Amino acid sequence: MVLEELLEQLKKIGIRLTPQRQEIMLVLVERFQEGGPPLSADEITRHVRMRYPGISLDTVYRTLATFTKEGLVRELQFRDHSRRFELVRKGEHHHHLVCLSCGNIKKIPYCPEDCLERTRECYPEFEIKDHSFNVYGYCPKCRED
Amino acid sequence: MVLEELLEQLKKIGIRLTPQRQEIMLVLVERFQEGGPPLSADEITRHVRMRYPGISLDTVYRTLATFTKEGLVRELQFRDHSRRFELVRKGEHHHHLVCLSCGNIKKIPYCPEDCLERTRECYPEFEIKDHSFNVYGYCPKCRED
DNA sequence: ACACGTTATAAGAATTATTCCTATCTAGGA
DNA sequence: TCCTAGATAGGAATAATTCTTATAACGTGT
Repeated sequence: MVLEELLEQLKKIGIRLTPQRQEIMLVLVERFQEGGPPLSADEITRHVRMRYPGISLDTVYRTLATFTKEGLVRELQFRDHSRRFELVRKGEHHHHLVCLSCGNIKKIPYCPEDCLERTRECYPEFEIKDHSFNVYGYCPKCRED
Repeated sequence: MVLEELLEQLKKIGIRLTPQRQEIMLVLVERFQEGGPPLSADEITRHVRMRYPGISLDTVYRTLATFTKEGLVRELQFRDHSRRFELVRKGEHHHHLVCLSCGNIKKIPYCPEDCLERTRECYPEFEIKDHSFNVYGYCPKCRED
C-alpha cells in the first residue's frame, strides 16, 4: 500500500513519525489515489481535523514544508495566488490546466522536456532542479457564462 | 517611442489617462527596455514614488490589474510566492528561469508550444487563454554556497 | 519497560501582501 | 468652463502564512 511505503520513507529520512504527520500524509495519499486536484493548506487542515481535531495550522504548514523539502510533496502556485500541494510519486509526472473562472484543475499528461533541455543548454551554469508548466483557460461550465 | 504607443493604446481602450497610470506605465517600459527582470508591486511603487511621491499602493495594484486585464501587462507568480509584473509586447514571448536561493530571474526564449497544442487536443472543451512555464534551479553565485 | 534529550506541537500573536472603504478629486467630453 | 463617471489617497480590514514560546511526545539508549 502506498501509505505504508511513504511512512517507511519518512522513517528513512530520519524525521519523527508523529500522528499529525501520518494523518497529513494519509490525506495526500487519498487525494492522489482518487486522482483529484491538488489540495490547499486549508483543505488539508480541514481533512486532517476530521480525524485529528486538535491539529494546528502551523503544524500543517510546517509538515508540508518538511515533506516538500524531502521531495515527497510538490508545492504548486497558480496565477490566482492559490498555493496547493500534491503527493510526488516516482515515475509519475504531470502539469496542470486551470480554469481562470472557477479554479477547477485538470492534469496535463505532457511535459515540456524539450524546452527544459534547451533551457539547460542556454544556461549551462545554472543547476536546474525543477520546473512548472501551467495552462490557463475557461472550463466548459464557465464558458457558458 | 514605446511609451507613447502604449499611452495611445490606453486611450483607445477607453480608460482615463491619469498621471499615476502614466508613471506606472513608464516604469514598466523602462524595465522592459533595459531587459531586466519583472517587477513586484512594491518595486513598482518605489520607482513611481521617486517621481510621484503621493501614489498609494492601492492605486498601483488597481492599475496593474487594469493593465493586466487589457493585456498590456503580464502577471507572474513564482514558487517563492512572489508576484511580479512585466510589460507585454506583441511579437515578443518568453518564460522564466528562477534561482531558488536568491530569486534572480532570467528570460527563457523558448516556449512549450507543442505541449500547449497537445493540451488543446486533450481538453478541446476548454477555452485556453494563456500559459506559464517556469524553470527553477540555482544560479552560478548561489551554487557556490 | 523507562528515562531523557531532541524535536514537534498547540495556541495565539505577529507579519506581510493585498484589497476594501469612503471621502475627495479630476480627466475629458459636452 | 462645467459636470460627472471614474480614479485616487489614506487608512482600515482581510487573509494567508510565519513566528514565539511553553508544553508534549518520539524513539534512542539503558
